[in-house]
Amino acid sequence: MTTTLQAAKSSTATSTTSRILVVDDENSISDLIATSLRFVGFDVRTAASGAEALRVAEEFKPHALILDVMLPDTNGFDVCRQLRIDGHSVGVLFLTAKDTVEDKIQGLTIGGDDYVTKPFSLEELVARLRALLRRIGAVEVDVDEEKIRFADLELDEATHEVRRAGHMIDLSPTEFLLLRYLMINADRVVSKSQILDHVWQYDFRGDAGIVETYVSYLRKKIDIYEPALIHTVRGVGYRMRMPAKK
Amino acid sequence: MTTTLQAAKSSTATSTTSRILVVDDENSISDLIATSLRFVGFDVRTAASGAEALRVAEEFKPHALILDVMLPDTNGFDVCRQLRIDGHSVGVLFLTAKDTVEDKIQGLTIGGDDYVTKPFSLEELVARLRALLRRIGAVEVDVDEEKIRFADLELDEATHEVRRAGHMIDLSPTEFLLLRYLMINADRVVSKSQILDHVWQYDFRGDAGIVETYVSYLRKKIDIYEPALIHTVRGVGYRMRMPAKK
DNA sequence: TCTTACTCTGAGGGTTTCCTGAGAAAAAGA
DNA sequence: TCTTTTTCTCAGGAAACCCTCAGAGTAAGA
Repeated sequence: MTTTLQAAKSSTATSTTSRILVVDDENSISDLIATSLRFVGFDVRTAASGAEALRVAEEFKPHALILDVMLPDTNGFDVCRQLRIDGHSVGVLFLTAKDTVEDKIQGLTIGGDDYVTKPFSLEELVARLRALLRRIGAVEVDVDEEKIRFADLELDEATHEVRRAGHMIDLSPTEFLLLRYLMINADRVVSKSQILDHVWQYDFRGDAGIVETYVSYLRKKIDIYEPALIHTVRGVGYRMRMPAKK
Repeated sequence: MTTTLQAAKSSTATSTTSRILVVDDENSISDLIATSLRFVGFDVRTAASGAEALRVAEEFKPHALILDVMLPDTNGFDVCRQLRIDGHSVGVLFLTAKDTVEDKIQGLTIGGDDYVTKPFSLEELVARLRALLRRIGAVEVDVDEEKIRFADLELDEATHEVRRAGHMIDLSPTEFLLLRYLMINADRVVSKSQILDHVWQYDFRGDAGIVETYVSYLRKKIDIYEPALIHTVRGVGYRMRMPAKK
């Protein structure tokens, strides 16, 4: 059984599926997030304003919110405060613009909350959301002990550490996300555009060649050990796998 | 353009037939696709504009869309967003021009979605559509675990691996599509023009001799094992089959 | 501020794949 | 058997694809 995107879907469906409410006034953003989260197995609703968010939360009872700090009617913090006054115990993942002052956010995030700056990459968003749900002890999460393994590779989401055959490997943030994506989809071919869509920020306008470059970086850090795990499937994409038996 | 009768076999025996809505303003394209999909057992409707697509989707309730990104009234993305807002859970296979890629194509592979560039080959389109339906968990699909088998030949769509009698065989993309087509139509004779129409891009203007060449390549990779599986039916075409028992 | 790390672009170069054309081989028919 | 038609195979050039590297730009940390 391979760990794949759809595997995630079916396995989470067994226990209680986590309910996520996405609040953002830009439709393209909330749509992007909602589609992604649904695909990895969450139960998702969206709202475009603070008022609507409160209304939907009332009956949807989400386990977590993904909440834009800048909303047309109020700001995300007030929505969050209001929700908690109303007695909901939800985790919140704030979305903020890059230039928002950091202290302001940190002061306002409490408990297990977290924040992600726009523009983000979907991989990162989902990883953060999962971590958040784990912290607040929401129902989700299979046996996930925050580690992804493939062959003698081990990637720890909590500590951001990567090891191969016991050796610590130092990766840049992008390299880390890329490796993570490849490992999650181990044994399956992923195209360069899939990688681009999931690992890079959603507003990245460059060409898919960047993926080649980063795969090259990764190989130099990971596949200096035998056997090579990252394989090129010409004309299709990349695939992480154990070497072919012949 | 020669259209085939034979491929219908491969998926018809399924319980619920998947409904596919094809949206493209060029009639020649949507007809081509629709005809092809019908033959392989899908229930197909077409629409020539975004507005019409929404209208048809309303009552047809498709499992998936094949959607040109360039439409006369809107673009494919808005159609897609609108549909999802309306609560349809559909997979989308976008069609894009070759030169659109790298530019406007960001975000197309989130969720289960995928895209194919024009001009495409029908084999490829159908393969991608199937993969998409599988990912989004639509009704179709026999127990297919993404593998096609014939005799001791095994072709895995997800990993792009081909084995004969357990030996890994390395194929180029075109070889892969050709083998796939032959296997899907195992035991049936397919003509060179059928092969050309399905495996090569629809705008290919070369001569059918290329098929002979590629059959030759395939034989050298696959039929070096006994018994030979690819047989020539002189004056008609090719046929994949176990050797005649005498 | 200065330094370091990271990200991205673009070009060079190697490799694979695609396709054409032509001659050899095989089958069909006279 | 001889001729014609069809098919097979191979060689080679063009194009596409992929890898790698150097360097510029940018962000992060000291």
